[in-house]
Amino acid sequence: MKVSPSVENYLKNIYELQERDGLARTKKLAERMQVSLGTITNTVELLEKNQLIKHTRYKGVTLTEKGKQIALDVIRRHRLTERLLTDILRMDWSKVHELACKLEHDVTEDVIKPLGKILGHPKTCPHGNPIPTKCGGIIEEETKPLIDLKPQETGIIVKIVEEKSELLRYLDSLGIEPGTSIKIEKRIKSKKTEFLQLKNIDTPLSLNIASSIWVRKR
Amino acid sequence: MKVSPSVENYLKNIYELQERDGLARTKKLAERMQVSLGTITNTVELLEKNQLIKHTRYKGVTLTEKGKQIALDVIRRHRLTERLLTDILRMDWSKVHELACKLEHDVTEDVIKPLGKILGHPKTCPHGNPIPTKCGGIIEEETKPLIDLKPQETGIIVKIVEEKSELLRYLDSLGIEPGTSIKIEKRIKSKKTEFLQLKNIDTPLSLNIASSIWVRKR
DNA sequence: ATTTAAACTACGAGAGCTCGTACTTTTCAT
DNA sequence: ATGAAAAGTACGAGCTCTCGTAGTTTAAAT
Repeated sequence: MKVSPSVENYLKNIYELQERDGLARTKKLAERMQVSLGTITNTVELLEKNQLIKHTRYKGVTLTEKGKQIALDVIRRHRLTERLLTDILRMDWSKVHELACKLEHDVTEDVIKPLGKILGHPKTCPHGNPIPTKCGGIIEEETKPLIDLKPQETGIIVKIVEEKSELLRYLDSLGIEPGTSIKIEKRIKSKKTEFLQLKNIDTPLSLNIASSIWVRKR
Repeated sequence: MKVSPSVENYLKNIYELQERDGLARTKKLAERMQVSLGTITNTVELLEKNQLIKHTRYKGVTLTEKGKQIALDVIRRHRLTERLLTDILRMDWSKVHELACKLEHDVTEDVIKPLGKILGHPKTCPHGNPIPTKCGGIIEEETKPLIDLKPQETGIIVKIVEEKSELLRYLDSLGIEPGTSIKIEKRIKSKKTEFLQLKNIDTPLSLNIASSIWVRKR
């Protein structure tokens, strides 16, 4: 079976949802990929027929080992492409994700190999997420979500797991990026949502936004 | 109308044939693009409907101004991408054409802009062919085909217009690339084909191969 | 336990790109 | 000038990826 760009996208997104939730529900997939639920059902059937995923009706899907390896390969190409865009072309880290989504399918091993070398084999993408190895390994640094930090605790931002350009540009404007040291001042509870007031940063972060930020304790 | 990667490819190939022959015949297009003649007919109808080409039945097609501008834009992206691969990623100039064919569709203005800057706004691709400007201009250096050089005349190679990897690797192995100074020793006429014997290069070049090489007189 | 909303699936259909076969026009050698 | 070969066209069909609607299953609230 030929692994089309479309199939690569499905596997990548399933991997990411599975990372977060343990399995990928079709609804979440549809939202994430901006296609209708019917499309998901169709493709899920195709992917299962090709042994790339396992589907439990009305529950969700998980990757098979074969599917996982392809997903990791796509993610590897994606994240190295992001590094190309930021480190070599000096593009803004908040803008490269979308471009890499398009390029990843054609930035194949031929390109990835010299690219990795020129870049000095970086361990993470510009947003701090680990770059899988050529053999499909992936090393996650031990981190915890920013929202788990208690008031007055300090952490260093390791990664931002939600790479939507809008969010990243917002964080950028606050001076928040991987490597930034961050200290919780207090939690603010408003009517509906909760916020984190950070030291040295005026605008409080909503818990929703903060949940995309992962830190290591210092 | 949405300009799909497929449409971009058609326009690019029509441009290149038109450069060479004045117009693009459907047969040549089919060979070049490795699709059946029927496919060409179908797409030609579509492109004409969208005013990107003019088609004269049983004769061939030519680009409209609109079609030409798109073609030049694709070629610009293609050739700058080739430069990225050779100049930054240090890839072999004989191998980058095929990769750039795939990447050109997603290497859009966002990427081309910083890329051009980093590269110092190169005037040609690694094979010596001119890179169109952002505004769709293209400056062809005054050149003539190597086969027009008379015995004992010397020329400097400006460009190789046929970018098939096999041919380029062969030329590379002979030490022939843009910038190389070259002198015709004599013409050899064998049974069917004719050859050029070059100074300092053992293997004689067939006229077929030589016709892809353009030089300026010294 | 029953109801109801949310999540999910089945299925028919359309867009885009491709092919192959049968038929038409042009070109070129005689 | 004519007949065969080459080039080109018409058209029906298949594949992939997408959608929307109608119907099914699950989960959550009562």
